[in-house]
Amino acid sequence: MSGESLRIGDVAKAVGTTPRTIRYYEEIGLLPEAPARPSGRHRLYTEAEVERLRELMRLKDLLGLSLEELKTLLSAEEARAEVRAQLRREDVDPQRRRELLEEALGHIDRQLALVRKRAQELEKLEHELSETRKRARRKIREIDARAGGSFPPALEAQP
Amino acid sequence: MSGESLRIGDVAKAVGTTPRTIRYYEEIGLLPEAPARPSGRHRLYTEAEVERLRELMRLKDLLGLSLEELKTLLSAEEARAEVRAQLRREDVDPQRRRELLEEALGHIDRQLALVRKRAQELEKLEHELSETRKRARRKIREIDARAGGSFPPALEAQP
DNA sequence: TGTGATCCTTACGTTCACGTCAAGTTTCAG
DNA sequence: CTGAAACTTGACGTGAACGTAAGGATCACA
Repeated sequence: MSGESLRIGDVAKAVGTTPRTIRYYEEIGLLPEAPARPSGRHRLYTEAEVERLRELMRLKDLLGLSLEELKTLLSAEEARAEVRAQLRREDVDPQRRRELLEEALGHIDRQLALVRKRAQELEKLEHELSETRKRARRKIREIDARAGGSFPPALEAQP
Repeated sequence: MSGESLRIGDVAKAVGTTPRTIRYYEEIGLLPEAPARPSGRHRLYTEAEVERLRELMRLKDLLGLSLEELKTLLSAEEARAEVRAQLRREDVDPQRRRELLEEALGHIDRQLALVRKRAQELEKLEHELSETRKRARRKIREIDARAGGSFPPALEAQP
């Protein structure tokens, strides 16, 4: 009874998109179709699904992935969801539990690898930009020194 | 005479794209059209232009910008290019030099802001992922402890 | 001076990621 | 039990970012 009936419009508002987009993601198999929804009835979502959608769009945006790439990366997530479900049941054979966890770990590692690569590229870019910035500021100071305080020093942001 | 005649195909290969894309970028005003090229003649590029194109595609990719957004962000770059040109001439009035440098600084700062925002978002994502990873590994170790060395510990990457 | 590779312009085609409209159905507040 | 609001499927439309094909011109080199 706690947060079980979000409609597609609510979900869209919550994650900052449109119903059409959500339906489209379902259409291409990026989001699972709620299994027992008789055709024609309204889609209903849980808070967990909203969270998943948020995560998904975040990955898409930050990693610059196409929906197709995202899909392959998230066959991973599907498995992790299954893991979480299994793990909530206490009565699962430890060996099986371990397998599921190992699998999940592999998926997390794949995502981490992508994220770290991107993060490094961005940091490199940031570094280069702030080096360029330093050079520009140095030249400005040189001019100011030579001209003897005739112009106002207007600094803007710290490197 | 040093590196003044790269043709569009060479440039495309150098930056990992196609001639069509380069022409398209020129068409929408993202790349400047070589001013004195009689229609019909081959486009010729310098190494500097190759570098600029690389930088441009890097920004597009890493920041996830549309070509239109990139264009506005790069009205900046155009100015910086003018700055560099002016700065190579020694005979420019220091006041004017200063103005140009201040302007360039502003543009750099705008790019830096975007880059830093993205970098932070990515770092946050990285952090969250590695936390999730830690939890998974902890659970695996718990199982292993309880089961007494019956399964092989297969670690993959360090957090 | 040919000649093959590359390039030119023009124009239409394509893919992705949705937007938009229509006609009907479901849901929920009153 | 209404009725308006939100939803359903289906279909066609759209903008961005190129791809592709045609018909001809230009270039580097022998």
